[in-house]
Amino acid sequence: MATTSKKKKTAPKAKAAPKKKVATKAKAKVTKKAAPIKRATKRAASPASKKTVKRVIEKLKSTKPFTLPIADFDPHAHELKWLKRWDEINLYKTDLDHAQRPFYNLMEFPYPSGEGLHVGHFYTYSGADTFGRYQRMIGNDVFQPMGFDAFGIHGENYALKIGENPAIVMPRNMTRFRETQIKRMGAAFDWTREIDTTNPRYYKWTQWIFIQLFNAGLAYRATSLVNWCPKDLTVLADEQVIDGQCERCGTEVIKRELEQWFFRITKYAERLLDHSKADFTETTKTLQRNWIGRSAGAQVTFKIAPESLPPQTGGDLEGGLEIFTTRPDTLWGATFMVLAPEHPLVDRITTPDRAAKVKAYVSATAKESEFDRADTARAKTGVFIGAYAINPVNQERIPIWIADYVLMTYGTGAIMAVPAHDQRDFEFARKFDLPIKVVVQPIGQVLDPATMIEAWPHDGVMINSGPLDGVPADRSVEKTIEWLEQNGLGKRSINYRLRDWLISRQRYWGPPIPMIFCDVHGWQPVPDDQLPVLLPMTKNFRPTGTGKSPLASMPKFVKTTCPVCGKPARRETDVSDNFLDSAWYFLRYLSTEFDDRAWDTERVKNWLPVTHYMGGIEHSTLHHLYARFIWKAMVDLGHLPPEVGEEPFKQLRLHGWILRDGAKMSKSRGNVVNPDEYVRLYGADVVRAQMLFAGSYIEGGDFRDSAINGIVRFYRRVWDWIVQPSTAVDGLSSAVDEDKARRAVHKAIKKLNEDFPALGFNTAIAALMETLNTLRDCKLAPQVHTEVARLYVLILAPLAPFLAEELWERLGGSFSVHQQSWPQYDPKLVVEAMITIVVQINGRVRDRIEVLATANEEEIQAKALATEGAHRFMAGKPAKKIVYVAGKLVSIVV
RNA sequence: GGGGACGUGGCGGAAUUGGCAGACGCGCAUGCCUUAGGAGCAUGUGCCGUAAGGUGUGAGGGUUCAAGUCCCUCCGUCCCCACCA
Repeated sequence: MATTSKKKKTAPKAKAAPKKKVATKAKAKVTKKAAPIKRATKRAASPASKKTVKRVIEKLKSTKPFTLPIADFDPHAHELKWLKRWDEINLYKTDLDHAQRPFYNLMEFPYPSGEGLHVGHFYTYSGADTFGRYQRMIGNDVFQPMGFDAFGIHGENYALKIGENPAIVMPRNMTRFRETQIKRMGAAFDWTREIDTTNPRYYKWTQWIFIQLFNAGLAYRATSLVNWCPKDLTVLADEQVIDGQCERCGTEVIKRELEQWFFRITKYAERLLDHSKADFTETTKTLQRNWIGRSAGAQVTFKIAPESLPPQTGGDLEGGLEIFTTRPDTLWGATFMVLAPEHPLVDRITTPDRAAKVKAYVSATAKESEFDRADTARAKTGVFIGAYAINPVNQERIPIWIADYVLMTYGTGAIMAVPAHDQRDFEFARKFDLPIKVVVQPIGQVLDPATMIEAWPHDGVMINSGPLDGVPADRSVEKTIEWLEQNGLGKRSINYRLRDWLISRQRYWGPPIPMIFCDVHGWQPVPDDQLPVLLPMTKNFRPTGTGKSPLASMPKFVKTTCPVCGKPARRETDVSDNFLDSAWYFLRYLSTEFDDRAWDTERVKNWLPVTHYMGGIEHSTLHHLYARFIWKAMVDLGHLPPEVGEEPFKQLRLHGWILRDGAKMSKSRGNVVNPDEYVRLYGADVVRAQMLFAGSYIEGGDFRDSAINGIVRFYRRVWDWIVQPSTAVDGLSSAVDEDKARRAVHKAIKKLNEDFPALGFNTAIAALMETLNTLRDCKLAPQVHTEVARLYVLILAPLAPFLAEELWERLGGSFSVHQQSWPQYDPKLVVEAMITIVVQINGRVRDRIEVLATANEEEIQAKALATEGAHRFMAGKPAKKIVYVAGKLVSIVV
């Protein structure tokens, strides 16, 4: 799927590491005596390492491939050889209908852009594939599919740039992605079920989903103020506007009033907020929760004072003015009202004497960008419209204003202003000299409206509030709502920040929205037997900017007949949002061979929800929210069997951003990492491991090539130890070394059993390195060496699929290592015979003792007290208290 | 303003229920090997100290035999949302 390239303006960091301490320490050093020269040299390590980084970069620029001195070790040749063999026999094909232990290992599919596979995807697949390979080895039937999210503006823009039709460009990109990049990584994808969202066999069902939503009232057409990108010449969903800019191109987004298609995702707000059945990380849940933005409060209607209404209304306005508030307890403090300038009532209730000023203000606001308007630092502006409202709780007559700080798109587009208890209202009241009335009294403080310099938005006791005077803070909101409901003045209400999903796009490269407009019968869905509505090939696919898609200028496409009456009608010419394609793709992988159904129910029952889904955190409020919505709707409408449950993904893990030098990669920064380059230099195994070793996988972080040599060395040593064992001297190994080697590798099995399922790849690699370091110290007889080496290669296989395959063959294993079972560790070999117990005196480590693992407490205490360290630091004093922590330490207090 | 994540050597980062801080790797230093080094091998490497020892996980306080981990008060960084009523 598309990577949101314009998400951030500033360089994000998964983990901040302010090196404040460095400064503090440096300062402290000044006061001490000068350090000896030797140490000073040591500390000067940093500049030298920079030199090395430069050197590595130089090296990368050279076209000479990296060569290794060890005979026979040629990662490139090995990797290409095994790729071919795996491909020939479809090694990673999964039999979906005969799986005993189905394990759906999903990862976000890429957008085949012109730039090539993004390093973020390489990162995702490196971890998810290692995870999946482990799952396969422990006996799961892993289904690991891959495909392409090839519709959408990004690809279309690229096609426009190079002047070719996206229908020609995208297949070419897909081939390149598949053949030269994704396969080259050595991931265990089942390519027999590849999907391409631009294939009519696929988007037929994207259109079908649209129709199901339309029939259920979940897709509707409405005129509203929408986000418009003046460069991409299309509308955008709220989720695709980042800091007031287009997610795709970074252009300042403007508001335009247009008739568009929407999905009623807000109807699902409450259910999307419920993560109780979703095993997501806290970060992901929080991002979604913030995005949905639930506020609880009350809806209250203010009547318009009849005598203030302009003549054209006839002195009466049915319905009045609805407002939403999270602080109904401050209702008695409302001293004026503010409408958004775009509020539909503005025209109707503005008095003639104010009309000119109001009109001027409204048109000035329309020219502002959303971003400028959201700037809280700006001084408040606004205009009185001449009308008055009646506060329903105390019948006070209060003036109605319009101001751009009130947004039409949230709540009802109108607010009651309580300047004493809301900072924005306070600023507005001060500027226009409107009254301020205190209705919440803070404990131990008296607020004087005349001298207040800011609002009091915090807790207090209700005052000046008629029947509710004296109600304390913890109950005031609840009490007021009850009182409002009893008196018929208002009702409890929940508001969401989330808005309906704007689904139509005035572009060419997408699935045409399958709707037909008839003058008599209105909007009708295209009948099922006429799906898919094919996207026509055309030379004129350039966006028009008129608010209509290029398809609108193709009469052959537009002209059709009404499915109800058969009379001439016209087709919808907009295409659907790219995020609809990807909102259901994981369902299609399971049923690629069927053309008569979007997905097969039996397959769905066996394989869904997705067992494990890996992707990037940047999609948490886009793709992952949309996918959950579509899933829930499909379950509700009976298109998915109820037993699949509320959530499409059993376990979702989104990793953090992949940075370069602490900054997000971008073309403008010139710090984009091209994974191909690294694969060419070091081989795929090395690049995979380098990414996984750099730090916590789930947190993401910097892509640093400066440490890549560590992995190169590690694999070279693995090779050397297995292929050219120099340790088996006279064909005999000592019992001590045999035991040591076996214990090391069995402990590694155990450690990896913990790390791989938890995505702890960095510590898994560290364990493999540590194990190898131990093994290299052991002198082993050939048969013992082979026994241990085979175990080692098996547990290396998920991480380094190529290297493991090559070594497995050389150890006489049968093809393929990736069809072998994960080895079981021997419980007897993972516990040490002798253990080290730490001896602490007054909380400090003073000695250590070696004891048999079976030794009892008294024995150990006695031994601990007899140590030299104990004697020395107890200085003859008796032990006041002795704490023994089994197998770990003896703590003696004197 | 609201919400969240986090702060450990020169660097990336380890550290079940509180139990030997700094695993593993990079870098660096010294030595060996080599025609050569962008190769390999060995040893060392938190800080102060010749050493004994002291000290040390953003700062300060607390609980505990024992705190990177738990509690309190600050400081800082990053992310998301945000004139959201």
